[in-house]
Amino acid sequence: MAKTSSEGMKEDPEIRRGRGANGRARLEDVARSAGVSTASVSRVFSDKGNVSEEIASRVRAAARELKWAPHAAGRALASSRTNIAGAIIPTLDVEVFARQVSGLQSVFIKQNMTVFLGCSNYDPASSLSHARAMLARGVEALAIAGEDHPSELFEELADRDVPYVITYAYRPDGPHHYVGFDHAKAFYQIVEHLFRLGHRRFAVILQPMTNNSRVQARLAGIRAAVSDHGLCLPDDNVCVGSYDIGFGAASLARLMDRSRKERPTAVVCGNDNLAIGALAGAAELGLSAPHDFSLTGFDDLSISSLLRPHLTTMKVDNFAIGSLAAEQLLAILKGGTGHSITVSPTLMIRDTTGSPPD
Amino acid sequence: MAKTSSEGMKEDPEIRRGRGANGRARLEDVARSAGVSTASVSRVFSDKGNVSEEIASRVRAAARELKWAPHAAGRALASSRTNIAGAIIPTLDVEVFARQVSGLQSVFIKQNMTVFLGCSNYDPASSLSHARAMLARGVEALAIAGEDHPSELFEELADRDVPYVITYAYRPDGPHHYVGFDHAKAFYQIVEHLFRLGHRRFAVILQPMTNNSRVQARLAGIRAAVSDHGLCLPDDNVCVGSYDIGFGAASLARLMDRSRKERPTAVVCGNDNLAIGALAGAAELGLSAPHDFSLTGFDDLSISSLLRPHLTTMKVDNFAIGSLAAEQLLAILKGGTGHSITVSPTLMIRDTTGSPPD
DNA sequence: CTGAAAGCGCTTACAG
DNA sequence: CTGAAAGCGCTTACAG
Repeated sequence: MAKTSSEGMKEDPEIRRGRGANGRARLEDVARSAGVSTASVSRVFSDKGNVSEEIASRVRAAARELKWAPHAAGRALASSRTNIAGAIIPTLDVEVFARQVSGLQSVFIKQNMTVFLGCSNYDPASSLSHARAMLARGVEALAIAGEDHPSELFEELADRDVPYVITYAYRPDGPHHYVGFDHAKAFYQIVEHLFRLGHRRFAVILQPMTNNSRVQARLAGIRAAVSDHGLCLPDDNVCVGSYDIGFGAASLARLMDRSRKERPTAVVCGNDNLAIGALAGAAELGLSAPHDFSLTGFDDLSISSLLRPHLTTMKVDNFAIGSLAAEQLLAILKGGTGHSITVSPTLMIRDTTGSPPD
Repeated sequence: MAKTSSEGMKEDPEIRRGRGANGRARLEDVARSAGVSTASVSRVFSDKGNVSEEIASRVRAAARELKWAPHAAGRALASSRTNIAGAIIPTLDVEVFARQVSGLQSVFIKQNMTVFLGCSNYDPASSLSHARAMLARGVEALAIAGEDHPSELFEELADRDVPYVITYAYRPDGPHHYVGFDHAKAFYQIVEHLFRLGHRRFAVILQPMTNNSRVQARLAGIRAAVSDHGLCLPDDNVCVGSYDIGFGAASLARLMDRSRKERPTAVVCGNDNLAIGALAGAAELGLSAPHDFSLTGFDDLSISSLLRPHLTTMKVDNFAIGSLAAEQLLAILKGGTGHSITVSPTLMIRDTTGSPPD
């Protein structure tokens, strides 16, 4: 104890002289204070393991006393590693994407990677500028939701050799690795389920399709199923609008504003939010599912299984999509080669689907 | 044109020689290719404005040709600015925090700041390690949800002079700047509203209180209101459990499993999620609000105003909390001094509160 | 296992 | 407005 404190007294002025321009201790100060080379300090803090315990503990003590911690920029510049990954999603307001980011984070944090988050609000120009900002700050890998982004984005990633993976998309013949599922097929399955229950008159309530090939694929899947049964989907029965519950309610009201014989008996919604809105809109009209019509959602949000009536919907494990994407990226960073991963949504048949009325 | 291309041909080998160890072009390569000093290239790309248009355009052309973009680590090391901010929240699965991050991002992006995101899952040790990781990577400012974090976290931020602001908290006498609201007061107001409607027997359904002084404050506010009216809140009427809808439903069932005379007439929930669960649980029992009991939520989630019955709840503008926090941080970074900001939740009186039964 | 020294890619006084 | 040069704080061959 006495020794330590006397050392401290002797070295104080020297330490002060040694500090960098901003007054913060540098690795060099730690080295001097511990009486070792800068290389040894660096080795101790990068866990190379090839340092004697004696030196290591002296270095650690000196660092603690000087409140020194490695400075990222210096380290990044010298080692060309930043330990930063990035995620670009449309918005956190959609549970689906928030869950993906959660999953991503949960695995990156274990590997000491910190993650940048960028929200594009479905604007391709914005996703490009987020990507550039992250690139400029040295991201080592990027997870990007969807593939509706400017080609420059992918080109610049390629120029810099930054690995990326597309989440929530599906295009086996596409140029990118993805972790996602077949949106068209999933909606095809939903319609098939309704067919088996006896439905023939379908309607659709969808979120915006602009810059969103996923939603386009969903509609295509619905159309394919309907037409495979020799039927067609009238344009009047396709409502495309905003993401919110209000649009679901308004659309349902519009669809039901006809004679009973002309009404659709099954309403397929592009997501749970719209379906919940449709249910609320129906209630206002005194209609309910599955008595007056059948209704399906998509996503299986946390509330969907608990609201009444329990919503029939398709469950997608977005946390898994996020964590698989992160693992994929980590594997590539370690020298592996990437590949695409297809996950399978599960149809959750609950209370809002049944036989058609009559 | 001809000149440019012939220059290009001449310089190709030279450029190749000039590239850095990783094969990527450096600022120096751009300078050589444009025939100017490195200082000029730097000036062009940091928008200092003090460069002649002639040099600027030559530099930009060279950079484009070499596909060069500034390297963050070099820039950060030389300028001691990283243009990175960070947010630490418990989880993205709670809409409240996701909205805060959205608000934060929306203002940081305008100032060219990229944001790190860390989710602690309500674990103080995890929030500390996120903070350290961000510090090590050079965050310039940090928004942290809540104040239930290890003291080391705040000490290390102070050591490095990194400004931070606490969001969603409220402690006028506390050591930190915050952007939040008075949780106790908000719940006091909720109970007051119920009192005015004639309620006297209260119950509470709350999310976990561990490491969460906000929830503790909420309960304190409820107790204060009840006791200011000379009544008390029986321990049996306080359910504290998990965050999910299921716990809301189960708790409601437990609370109502008594004779009509002993049942609480008003149930105050710690958040909308629990309230929605309670409503669902009530429906299973054939009970409904406000006929059989009154019910309140907190947050005003996007679904809360649309579900039936429309939930009486307290609206908090979390997007604003996030953006105010970011603006605050930006102001401090520009040399201003920080201060705390108190926002006011709004009581949204809707359909689930009314006179007590009988 | 340890150290001296070069170098990572920029910015910024300083001088002109 | 422009340039030569020092320096930001680390890591990493290289030599011992």
